[in-house]
Amino acid sequence: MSTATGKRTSAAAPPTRNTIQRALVLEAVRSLHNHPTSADVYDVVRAKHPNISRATVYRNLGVLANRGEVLRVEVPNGADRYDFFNEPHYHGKCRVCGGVFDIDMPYQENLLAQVVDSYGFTIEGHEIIFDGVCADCRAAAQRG
Amino acid sequence: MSTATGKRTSAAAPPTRNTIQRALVLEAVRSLHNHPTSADVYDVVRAKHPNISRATVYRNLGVLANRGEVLRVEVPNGADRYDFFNEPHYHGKCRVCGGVFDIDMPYQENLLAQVVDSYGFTIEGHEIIFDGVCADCRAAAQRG
DNA sequence: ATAAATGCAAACGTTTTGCAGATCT
DNA sequence: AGATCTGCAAAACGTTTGCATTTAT
Repeated sequence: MSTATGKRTSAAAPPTRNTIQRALVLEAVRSLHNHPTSADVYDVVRAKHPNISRATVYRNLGVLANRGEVLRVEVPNGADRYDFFNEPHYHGKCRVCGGVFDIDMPYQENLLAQVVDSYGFTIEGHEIIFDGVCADCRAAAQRG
Repeated sequence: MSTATGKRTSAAAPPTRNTIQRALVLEAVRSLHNHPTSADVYDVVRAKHPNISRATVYRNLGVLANRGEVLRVEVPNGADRYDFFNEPHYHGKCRVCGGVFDIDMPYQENLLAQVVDSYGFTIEGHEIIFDGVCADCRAAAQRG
């Protein structure tokens, strides 16, 4: 929010620049439709821009996530995943291969209403991660 | 499952021993009611048994979690937390201090029924992590 | 006696950070 | 010009693992 004078009131976000690296990171996330990790993104970007560093990829994934241009999926016991943002949705994590998969389920707006006591914790959002086995790993297990 | 000869058929879990270290780790988790990390447990155990190593704490937290004697709470972007197991329940993670807190809400048995499509992913369980601010950090922010 | 468990140290995977230099605006 | 951004290397963080030794059974 800005004041009448145009000055920022607090926590002013610095202006951002358009660098090739940033563009390539965004392009990579958009091209990868399998919840890529930062390492996946790094690999794709490096194909076009071999000198990019991991730090730059991490930093850009961070600013893109803050801007809302990509969605960061924080996975318990695993690398963060990224997704080109559509709508809030849920994910499953395969206990065999560690892969992350979309779970199509309506956004649970009524969850908060079911909270009995949060002990002073102010709830601002939620994440649901399903535990299970992905199609490929299930098939592999079937084969023995 | 065992055969008539007493041999294990598959994936035999090895017999476990009762070591002081294991007992101390369990005792520590039971004494700490604030979702301790492995580091917290390590600190408590080391007070009584200074020579214990971090590796032993990790290994014992692992076997105790597998046995169901403690509950492991896997937190996105943070160290695992442990809890003396009561019932499946949910947690909030403070976006300010990173602390983990219980959220009292009935177990959502009907979640699965709301899944529209899991794209071949076999769901075996779920975890809900609320995002928000804990009471202490909220109070601190209020004070400015 | 034997297999499990320990302690140590080193390695691991992921992410962050300090800093000098390059680059966008 | 000036701040942002980059690349590099190092460090931070949480956790796992190899190995020789100890210990419970």
